[in-house]
Amino acid sequence: MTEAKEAAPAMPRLTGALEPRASWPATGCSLARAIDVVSTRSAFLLLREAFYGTSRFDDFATRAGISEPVAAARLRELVEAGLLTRAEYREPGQRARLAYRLTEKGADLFPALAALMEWGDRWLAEDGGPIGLRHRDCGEPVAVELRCAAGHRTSPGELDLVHRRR
Amino acid sequence: MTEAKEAAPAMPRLTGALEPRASWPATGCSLARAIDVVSTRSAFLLLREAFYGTSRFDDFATRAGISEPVAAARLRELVEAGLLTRAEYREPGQRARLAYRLTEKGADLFPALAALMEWGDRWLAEDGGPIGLRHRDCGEPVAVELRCAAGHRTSPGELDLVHRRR
DNA sequence: CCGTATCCACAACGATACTG
DNA sequence: CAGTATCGTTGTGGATACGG
Repeated sequence: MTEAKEAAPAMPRLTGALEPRASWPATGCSLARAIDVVSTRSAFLLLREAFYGTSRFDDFATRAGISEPVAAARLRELVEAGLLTRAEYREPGQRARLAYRLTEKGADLFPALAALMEWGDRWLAEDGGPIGLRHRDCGEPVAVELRCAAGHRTSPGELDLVHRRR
Repeated sequence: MTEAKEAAPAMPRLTGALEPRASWPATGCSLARAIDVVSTRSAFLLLREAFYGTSRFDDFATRAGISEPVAAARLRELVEAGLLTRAEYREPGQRARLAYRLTEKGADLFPALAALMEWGDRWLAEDGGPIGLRHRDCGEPVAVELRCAAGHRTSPGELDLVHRRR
């Protein structure tokens, strides 16, 4: 575990191409919108489980460590938001089962969760964290990176924020 | 804006090297720990402002669009958690001012916020979102990627989850 | 197995007013 | 400018019990 530094030695900061701007209406910010969809701890935990391959209601509640009512409410919201689908799932000779699966929209959230997990591994875990990601083809560990379209790896300090016009 | 698909066409899923495992104690999961630090909407919004370069209390409250009491509470927690520092900041001939600055720990959260923003741009914005990231050196747009140590770009479906042993 | 119903506790937040 | 104090509302979530 790395201790929090009281005084930052290096301080990456974004130098903006943004005007001295007054305020960010929350409605226009994609980060705010994203947070409105997955605002709660339980939503994050359920999505984590979905990525781990969990598909049944009971498993979601048990493995995420949340109560059934909360699991039910959150799963419904995630389905309504289009991150999960409820599919009925009948094997021959078996009764029907329900399976919650990630949609493309939900699956696309993976880099964000991976980035959060990586940060937790680095700053909050004593031992680097319990779970690692590996590239199946080559066995190498996988990390989240910021890259520009030209392929350069970038740090926050090398970035400009720009307003998009259309 | 891309509409949520009811039935997922392609479904990236992590195939685990994890045993059929019973449950994830929330205490050991780095994602859960990370969420416990930045659980709330206001914390995310304040961090966004910090990355945008905001440093003064009033600006944080106004630009994040949250009330002063909430801003005060959240800023205090973020300082306690080691993501921000309160530095006193005196220019010659001026009275002292306070400045909240990101620590290294806080700055390291940037990829996670960028990933969330990118997801919001893709799935929740009509027009690709209001803010873009550019590499200052080459002007190319910047995106979050999952890469293995060998340099391969990977998708969630190509990943294995592994338990770390030490 | 897959939830819902009910109740309660507490956290998060906005609004307003006030202080150094 | 940089907060604190207080109040009321809503959201989040655990516990328990119950139904398809």
